[in-house]
Amino acid sequence: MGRSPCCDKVGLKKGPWTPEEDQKLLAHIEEHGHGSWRALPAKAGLQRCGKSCRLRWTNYLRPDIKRGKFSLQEEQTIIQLHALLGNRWSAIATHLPKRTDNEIKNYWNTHLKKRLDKMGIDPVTHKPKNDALKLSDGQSKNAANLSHMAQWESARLEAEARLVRQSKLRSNTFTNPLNSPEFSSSTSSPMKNPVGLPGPARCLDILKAWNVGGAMVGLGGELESPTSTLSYSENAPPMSTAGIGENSTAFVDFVGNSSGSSEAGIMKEEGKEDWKGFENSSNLPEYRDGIANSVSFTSGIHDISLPVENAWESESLRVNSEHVPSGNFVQRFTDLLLSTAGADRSFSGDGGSLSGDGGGEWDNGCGPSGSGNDKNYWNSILNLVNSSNSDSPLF
DNA sequence: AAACTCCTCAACCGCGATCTG
DNA sequence: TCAGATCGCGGTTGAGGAGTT
Repeated sequence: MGRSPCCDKVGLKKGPWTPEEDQKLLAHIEEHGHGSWRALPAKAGLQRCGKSCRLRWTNYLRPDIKRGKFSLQEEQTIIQLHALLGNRWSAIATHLPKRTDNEIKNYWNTHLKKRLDKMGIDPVTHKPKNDALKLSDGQSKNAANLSHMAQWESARLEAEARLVRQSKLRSNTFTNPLNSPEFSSSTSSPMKNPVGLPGPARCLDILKAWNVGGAMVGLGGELESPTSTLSYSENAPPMSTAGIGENSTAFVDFVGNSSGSSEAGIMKEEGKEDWKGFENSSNLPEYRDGIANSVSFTSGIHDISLPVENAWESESLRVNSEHVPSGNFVQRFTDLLLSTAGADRSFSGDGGSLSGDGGGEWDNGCGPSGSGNDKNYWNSILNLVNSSNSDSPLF
């Protein structure tokens, strides 16, 4: 697989773009779409390589880019998603509408990373730097669990991406034509999805699953060996990806919703419509009972229109509900992860005590009291986890 | 006001994945 | 099946602005 020469052709300009170049690129894309990036510069009359044009468009010229300061909520989202996904900026960007991966990456590197660092949190692992000193208490275990969750989610995402690619190959007739490469290129959809990802990256799927009422219970006790059953469809072969098991006991049918969105690639509101329902719902009690160990996703072939909240509330799903953490861990964890900007989660470096001795009080600014502006995100999680220890099978 | 340092972020680079003939 | 072409991603760089001495 040889690499193609890109910018090493002589005569091609590098460096900052001029307004004239921007104008040419914009005008061309607006009129013709970007089509082949490789061919674009010549067509547009630009002395640039296609790669440079693509970068300029995706990171700067796209009309739907939001520029300027990141909001508190955006910061929170970045940190949370980074904890889950690591440096997968494109995946993170799909959950931050109108922000580019490059911008998020820059913001992380120049602001958030330093902030976490100042707080004594390792920005890579999102664990307290002095974690080693706390091996004896519950925090390290909790942190490890969260880390496992992140690893599990990461593996799941990768498997899911593969799955979706396979799905796309075999189910073109089921997918919205907006998702076709032709459409993507001809409309130069500014935030079109990466090929093969028919919806917004679903790295929050697990959060949704938790949020809808107890999927974590299904994960309960399994975090140490997360095995996602990324179920595909009735005829689909089992995924070969590590971590994908065969015991698909329940399907959360995640329809490739962005294909119908007018803003392909932009995260839809984390709405219930993302969840079309469940398949094999008869298995869900078993699932909730902790036997099943994952949430499974399909790729949009199924369209079981049972609203997820109803699904969870259905009689069958209430079976064995005694296993649901009475402390409402799920809700609070999700509140933390998806909390709105009302909470003042200050990251100012001076308040970052990680003692974690708050007695499980949810006083970090995200919870009911909402006043703890001297707490930090990680402490919030740890407090949450601590407070959930007693009643959750998770930890 | 000049020199220096720090910070930001647009842009580049290189690689892996995917597409295509 | 293979190899070249293309794309997208993540890491890194460096110009220029801001802040400090």
